Amino acid sequence: MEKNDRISPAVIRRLPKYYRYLGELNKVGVNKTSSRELSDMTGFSASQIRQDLNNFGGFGQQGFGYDVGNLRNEIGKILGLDKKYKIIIVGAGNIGQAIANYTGFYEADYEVVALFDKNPKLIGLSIRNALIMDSDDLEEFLKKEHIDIAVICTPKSVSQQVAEQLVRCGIRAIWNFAPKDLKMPEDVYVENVHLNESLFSLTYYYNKMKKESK
Amino acid sequence: MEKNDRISPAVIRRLPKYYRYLGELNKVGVNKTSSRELSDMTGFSASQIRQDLNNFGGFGQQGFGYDVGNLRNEIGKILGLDKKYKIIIVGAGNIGQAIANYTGFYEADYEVVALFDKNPKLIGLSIRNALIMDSDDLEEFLKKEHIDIAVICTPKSVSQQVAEQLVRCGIRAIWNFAPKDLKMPEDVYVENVHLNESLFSLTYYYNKMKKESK
DNA sequence: AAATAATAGAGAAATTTTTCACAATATTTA
DNA sequence: TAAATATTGTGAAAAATTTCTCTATTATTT
Repeated sequence: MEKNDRISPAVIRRLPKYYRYLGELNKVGVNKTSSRELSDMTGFSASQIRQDLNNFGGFGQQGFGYDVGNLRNEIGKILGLDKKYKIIIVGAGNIGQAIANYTGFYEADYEVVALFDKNPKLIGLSIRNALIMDSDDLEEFLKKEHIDIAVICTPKSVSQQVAEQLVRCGIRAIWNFAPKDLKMPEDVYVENVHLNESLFSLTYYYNKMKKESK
Repeated sequence: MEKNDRISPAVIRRLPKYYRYLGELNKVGVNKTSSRELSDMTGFSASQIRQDLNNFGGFGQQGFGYDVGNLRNEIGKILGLDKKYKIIIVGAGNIGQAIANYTGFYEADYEVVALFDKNPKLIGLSIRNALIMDSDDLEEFLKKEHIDIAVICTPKSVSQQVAEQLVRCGIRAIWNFAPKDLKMPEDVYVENVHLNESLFSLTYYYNKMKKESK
């Protein structure tokens, strides 16, 4: 599908945004759009949007624009949103539970299959059809079930060790919420959500703005 | 403090990571480091680290390296972590509660002062000393209390309207967890945590890896 | 004390990313 | 039907970011 094997991460980060806005257009019955219109919605430049899309081939028509449904589909295929994914969450504390309850993934076919925790008070409870299981049963579980994505919501002190266990059991995609960088083999992809780093950046810009407005 | 007024966002995003690793070195009693060592820890190139730090002035000593405690302090000052910040959370659902309970901010002085929600079952409860209050009392609350940062954890359907209300009441920094881009005046800084976009990117790289390993 | 090794700082080069500019093509209007 | 308008795709230019290279400086070793 790709024209080019190596697509810049910056491009990949923008695709989900295009996908979301195309979904919104779709919902309100708009079935034609343009890089100009997408630019107004997303804040990215029209030229950048065209360049981004052209990494994957020409989805538009010169002189006309883009078909909303088609373009959304194509971006979905590029991202892999046309497939199903099974997820487990390791660490059923606040963040783990919040992820399990999160409904913002509805646009695609992700299923949280189970959560794992050491806390006996949590084991046995269910969140939206997903059972919270004993962490000790994690390896056995992974031997039986094919899981695509593991979410790490444990304390940072055990995150590395949990990640290694997951990788030993065949996991190749990790969504890491622990505020620590995981040292992983090359064939494991880790997507970090480092909330403290996000808050620290926010803090920088908040202070910068305050200084400038004085 | 800054040599240069306009620092690239990419640099700012790396600073929290330097700060975290310097904290770790500090904790284990290491008080001297080098761009080389920081490179090994963070994965950024030594040269990039030196360039980054030089945006703000020379914190190291040629031939010697960097003083861990001093450098950490300086980065902390750049980010503004030497000050106190009061936070409110709007939307006390799963994510709002998770943020209120999150202890990963311990490195700095953030205080969650209150949460706001419409749900009568939640109003009156407390999370770590922060009371969940009625959303209807938000404006009055903000008139009385000085709040630095507002966290939006509402459904996306009301996120824009909530943001506008916050801005009317003087809020200038928003940490947005709703999967929607907020249209805000220039003097309001919005830091987005778009979990679905993060998961979609992860999905792309997961599929890419699978293809390549075949 | 001199030589060696390690390291930051900084300008320059290389690379990457974004924007520009325009030809090609489709639609709409006169 | 012809002219005007809108829009993509794309190569080139511009801008931004990262890496390279070297000098100056410090600490360590001989």
